[in-house]
Amino acid sequence: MNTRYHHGDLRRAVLEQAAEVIGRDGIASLSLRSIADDLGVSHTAPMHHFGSREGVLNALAVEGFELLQQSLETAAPLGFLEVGVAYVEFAVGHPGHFAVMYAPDVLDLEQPALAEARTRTFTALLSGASGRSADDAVNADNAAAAATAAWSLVHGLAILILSGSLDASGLRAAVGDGDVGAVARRAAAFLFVPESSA
Amino acid sequence: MNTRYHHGDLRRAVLEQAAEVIGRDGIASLSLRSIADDLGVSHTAPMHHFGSREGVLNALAVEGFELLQQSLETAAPLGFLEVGVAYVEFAVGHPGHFAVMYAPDVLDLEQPALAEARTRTFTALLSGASGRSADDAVNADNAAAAATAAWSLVHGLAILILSGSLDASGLRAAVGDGDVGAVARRAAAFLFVPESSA
DNA sequence: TGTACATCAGTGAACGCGCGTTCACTGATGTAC
DNA sequence: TGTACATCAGTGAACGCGCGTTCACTGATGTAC
Repeated sequence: MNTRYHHGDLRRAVLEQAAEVIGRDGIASLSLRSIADDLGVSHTAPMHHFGSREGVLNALAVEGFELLQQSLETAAPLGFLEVGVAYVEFAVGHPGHFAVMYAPDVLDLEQPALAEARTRTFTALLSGASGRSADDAVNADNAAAAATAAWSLVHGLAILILSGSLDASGLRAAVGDGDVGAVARRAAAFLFVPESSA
Repeated sequence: MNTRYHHGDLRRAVLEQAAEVIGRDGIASLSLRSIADDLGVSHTAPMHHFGSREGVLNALAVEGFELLQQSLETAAPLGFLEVGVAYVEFAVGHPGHFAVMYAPDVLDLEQPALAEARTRTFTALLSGASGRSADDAVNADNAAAAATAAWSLVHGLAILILSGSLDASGLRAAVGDGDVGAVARRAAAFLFVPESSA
């Protein structure tokens, strides 16, 4: 299982380094050769594990969806709002994974492992939101619109933070000096859901 | 003004082609050489106008911010909700511009023209949202949180549509068969702002 | 415990490619007189 | 109207670079007997 070969666990090391590079410099800056260099390994070693550059990106996306899913499921018992907060915290805490997960240009969505991980995660995310609205006996159509609003809000907030736009606009400072979770909680409070209020 | 040299207006043509390529294949796929090829011009001609690849991306971002600002200002008299709808429609209608505008990795934000265009657009966007809340005599802190929620919602919705995630999740179909504006209107209706209701 | 063999991780040379950028240039347009 | 000159758009050869990928390989680990 954790039998060590020459490096130890090169597969893991490549994924971690790739996530770091992408989080810092963006997907375009990812190069298998520079990652191999960083890890002190020959420049073809990463290919041995992933087959291609796209293979690394796919694997990173799969890992990202699984991590997000776990995070959402852990937050689910705490309620609707905390699932949203967990979403934003995941994105800000794993910027490299998050970038790849929503970059269809660089992924092979035909790949079953990726398609399934993505579907499972979306299902986990939306079961919270639509479950909530179903409790309210609103119709399915309305529940979908509510879920869309909630997902959009947390996704957008994550990206506005990650892209520096919220800081640049002055809003981040204006909304109070809390951490990411606090900002997410305050913003999500403006979602209209019957039994919660402003 | 519209004096024609050899090509006509190569600067414009390059920007349009770049927006199209980026909208289709992503920023990483943008190459000055392939754009020059597409336009039937020597591969160094684009550099003559923009100085570098980054110059093209900066120019595209500036243009994007200006277009978005105009769009938001046109919608402003129609009210808060329609500004949000205009934001989403801009993003979906100009995916190439939108991608570049929120990709700090590839821009030179020190460039005054870009920094100013960005600031002006953010100001135009937020004046609607915070003006609204100010009417309600809520404190500034709360107004900022409301603006953050509104911006996040429309930004997130735009990206979930553009990345194909809304379709993949099934929500796009579940929310009704409307166009982008209709989806945006339905989602934004879940924002809690005192005098509107669900 | 020891030997033979299979499996798998990682190596390193070589490939061809597309890229951004440089540079000196050509040729068309605009302007001064 | 005509000439001389400046300005500017676009050309094309050449550069060096980093890249993903291929390939035959070496060497370490695990397994069968």
